[in-house]
Amino acid sequence: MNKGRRRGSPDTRDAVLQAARAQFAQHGYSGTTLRGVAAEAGVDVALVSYFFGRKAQLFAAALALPVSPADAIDGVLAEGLDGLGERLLRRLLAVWDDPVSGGPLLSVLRSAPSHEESAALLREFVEQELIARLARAIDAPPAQARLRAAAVASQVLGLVFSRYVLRIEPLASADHDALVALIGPVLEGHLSVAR
Amino acid sequence: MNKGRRRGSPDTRDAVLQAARAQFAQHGYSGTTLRGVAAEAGVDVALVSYFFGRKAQLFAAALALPVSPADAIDGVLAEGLDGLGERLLRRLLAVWDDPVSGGPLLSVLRSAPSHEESAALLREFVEQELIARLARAIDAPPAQARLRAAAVASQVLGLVFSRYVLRIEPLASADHDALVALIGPVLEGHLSVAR
DNA sequence: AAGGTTTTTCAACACCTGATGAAAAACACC
DNA sequence: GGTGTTTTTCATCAGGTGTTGAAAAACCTT
Repeated sequence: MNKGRRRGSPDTRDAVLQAARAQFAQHGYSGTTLRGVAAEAGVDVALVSYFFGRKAQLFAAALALPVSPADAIDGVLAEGLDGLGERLLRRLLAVWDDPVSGGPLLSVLRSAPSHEESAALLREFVEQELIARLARAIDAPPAQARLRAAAVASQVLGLVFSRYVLRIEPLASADHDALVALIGPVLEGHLSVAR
Repeated sequence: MNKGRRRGSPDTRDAVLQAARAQFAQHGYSGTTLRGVAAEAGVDVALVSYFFGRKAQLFAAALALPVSPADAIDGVLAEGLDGLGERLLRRLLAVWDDPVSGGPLLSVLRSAPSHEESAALLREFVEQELIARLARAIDAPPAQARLRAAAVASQVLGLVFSRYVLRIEPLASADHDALVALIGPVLEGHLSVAR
């Protein structure tokens, strides 16, 4: 078997995928055009449809992450409650500042406000994977724990939105240590039993 | 003088403007279509162009706020530093939960991620009107003050993004008192001299 | 009622979007 | 070299977009 041309030449297919990642991360779902992706990849428009089918499927392919975010959260949680806020923040910054993982994340965040499917994806992740997990680790009555976990989520969303989407200074060019010193204690306060 | 038909019948013109506000707040700039606005207002497409010209001008008209945000910030700042965080938060929630002022604000926030002009608008407002003003009121070296003010801005952005754009629970349906109790102390911590 | 002015609609334009089908080119295997 | 398979392009479609010009309708003033 294995007849025909080399099975799925990964060169151009991967070029299209990389172009799609860049475009979605920069312009969001609705702002990204198949022709724009094809142009950046240096191929014809029909080729992207040939490889990935409909636009929604291309988006899904561009969103594939190397590591599951839920697992990453579990990993950080497994190390205990001491300094959880700071560790969470450091892990977050590392993931978002790495283009490989940051691109897909930025794509969802950029798409969500004007693309309901992306909004639903992000909303369910934050509510069920992030808030629910954090609330379970917080030593407080359930309602209070969920509120505090939601406070952490909103602070985290605000940081990534300001730094990576809006690129607001001085947040956009601050280094990790400065941000951890600035916001780490806030997360720590929400997550710790005190107050 | 005053010849011709009644000078600018405010009825339909206002209906178009209200429809535009609703559409921009719900779908953002790129997601809003002139035909969608016209449909919601119950008029022909050409009428919205007749009244407001190009789409960008309609957007600008829909963004007109009853009160200048900069003045609102100054008003809160003028009351002193005691409890500034809580007062800021209460004023913010009041403005965003009022459809008249919340609509335009939501329009900008929804449009910014995929519409560069909106992003620039929001970025400059946050950097120059919000962060700069707050930093001036914080008792710390300039660089530190700007960082702390930026932390306030990111927390505030995160809250409105989570509550009004993504509608994340339990933030979306929490009442003002609960949110003030939850996040007020965070802002207070950034703004106060301590730490 | 007549004339002038504004509001409203109809129709069309040039352009861009995602999607598809068929033909052409490039390649692997016999 | 011939054959079958895959990759790539060309051409085209139907639908939606912002925008504009001209005609029709509604209105005010005299």
